[in-house]
Amino acid sequence: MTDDEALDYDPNAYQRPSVAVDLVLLGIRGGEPAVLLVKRDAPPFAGRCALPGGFVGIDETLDAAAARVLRDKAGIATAHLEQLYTFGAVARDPRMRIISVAYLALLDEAAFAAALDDMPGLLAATITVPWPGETGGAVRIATPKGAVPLAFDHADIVALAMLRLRGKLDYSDVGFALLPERFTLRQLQDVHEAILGVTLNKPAFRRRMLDRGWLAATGEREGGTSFRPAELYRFHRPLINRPM
Amino acid sequence: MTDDEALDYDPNAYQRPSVAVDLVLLGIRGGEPAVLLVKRDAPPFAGRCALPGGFVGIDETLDAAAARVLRDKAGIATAHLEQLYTFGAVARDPRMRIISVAYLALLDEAAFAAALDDMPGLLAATITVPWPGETGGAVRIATPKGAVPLAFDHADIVALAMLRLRGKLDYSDVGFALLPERFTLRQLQDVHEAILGVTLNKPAFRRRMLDRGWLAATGEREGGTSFRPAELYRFHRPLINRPM
DNA sequence: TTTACTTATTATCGTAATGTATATATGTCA
DNA sequence: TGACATATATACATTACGATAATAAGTAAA
Repeated sequence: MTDDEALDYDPNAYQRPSVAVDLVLLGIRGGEPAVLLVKRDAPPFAGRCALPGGFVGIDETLDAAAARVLRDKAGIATAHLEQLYTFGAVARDPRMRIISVAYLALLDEAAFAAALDDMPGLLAATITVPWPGETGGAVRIATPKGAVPLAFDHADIVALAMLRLRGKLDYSDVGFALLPERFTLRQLQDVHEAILGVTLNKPAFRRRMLDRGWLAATGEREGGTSFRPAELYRFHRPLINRPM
Repeated sequence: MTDDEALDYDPNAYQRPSVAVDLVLLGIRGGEPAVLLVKRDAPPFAGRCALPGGFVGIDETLDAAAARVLRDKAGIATAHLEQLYTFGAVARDPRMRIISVAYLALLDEAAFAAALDDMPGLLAATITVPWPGETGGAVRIATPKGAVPLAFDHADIVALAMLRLRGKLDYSDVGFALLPERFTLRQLQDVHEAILGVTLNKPAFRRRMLDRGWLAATGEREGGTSFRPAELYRFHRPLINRPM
């Protein structure tokens, strides 16, 4: 890590910051990106919403801390979880120095709804991205009642999550983390359109996804439609990643 | 950030980890990616090489800490500096819990050589990437004398830096951070080939780069060649990013 | 002065990827 | 049985890209 001077390792030589993890629990609700928040009832920012988070234990990995918060605060046993960025502004928490490692958790629609139902403290807000492509910038976080101002720098964290997601969506497999195990091509396209904020060309999207080799047809079809049902696909990582 | 319970903010309620920054000082030397290292002379890992790093001050931003390490340990006033990832394995330092925020610093060939000359503690090692594309995995770090085993988990950090760099190279402007202010298209292609570990098609590369709109011809030409000199270009971010 | 040589730069062509429009298939429901 | 809505497949235009060849512009040697 760092210095060679023994002084640097004297536990009392430096004041140490606290380290926390904060989770962006992201899903698609009604065709729009949405995030799960907790309402704060103690200062600072009492009454405001915040991302679920918690301190990192002294004997706990960052990933383990994120998984624990996912379990304890959202009641979710497993989800796609990836480290996003570490926020270290000095006064991001007015009380004390807290460095926060932000994580992105992706939930499919059922998991999102289940968390919302099972955990009384959680509430859902819609994310609207006002910038095109991967420009970056602030996003609007709102419920049907209106805009939701977030505590701390959590709005920046959500904005960064959207930027990262847009960047990774079409070269990685993160899109599938937002879908149930079996899904139609239309559902997959809906997820991409919701994240990217654009409408995509259907045949071209279909071709690209099928050519990628990540989709396995199940032979089953969706039900409950009053029109021709679509084929259900399953995500499977190809064994040979890169044919060279 | 985190909990709503006031207990969470009692400074003595939790044992706090130390937080450090570690820098991957990366440049291209002789057509190969290279990294600047410091030799440790105290345990643990005495005699091994490590990334330059330092603890984050209680009143210091993460970015500021990275810039300070860049200045104090590498003698570099300014460079492209971006946060890479935060490493939080519990026993990554055998003495105490240290969470490290890794930064990637990109140096052009002159800055790399100057740092190596001016700071006696620094040494340069070549990075060899054995995996194709963005597969990921370990990299080989070596000097002409042989492989250089790194202290702590620093080899993982360097490997991640290469993975990140490969991913960002051709859709972002990071490649220009590895070049002097004025450069030829051949130099730009050399940088891309060194990072990606492949040989690229020259006319196609030229077309793509020019069409991107990031290159401004200076009208000047390189000197010192015994053949036709190439035009010198300058990087300039276009004012209109995305023609919609 | 001319020619050889080396690389820069431009042009040409074929192929693959993608956008767009249209046609056909398949289910429900009146 | 036919209207309807969407899935799926096909055809064609446009664009991006790889490969190769042709031309340009310097130095150095004959």
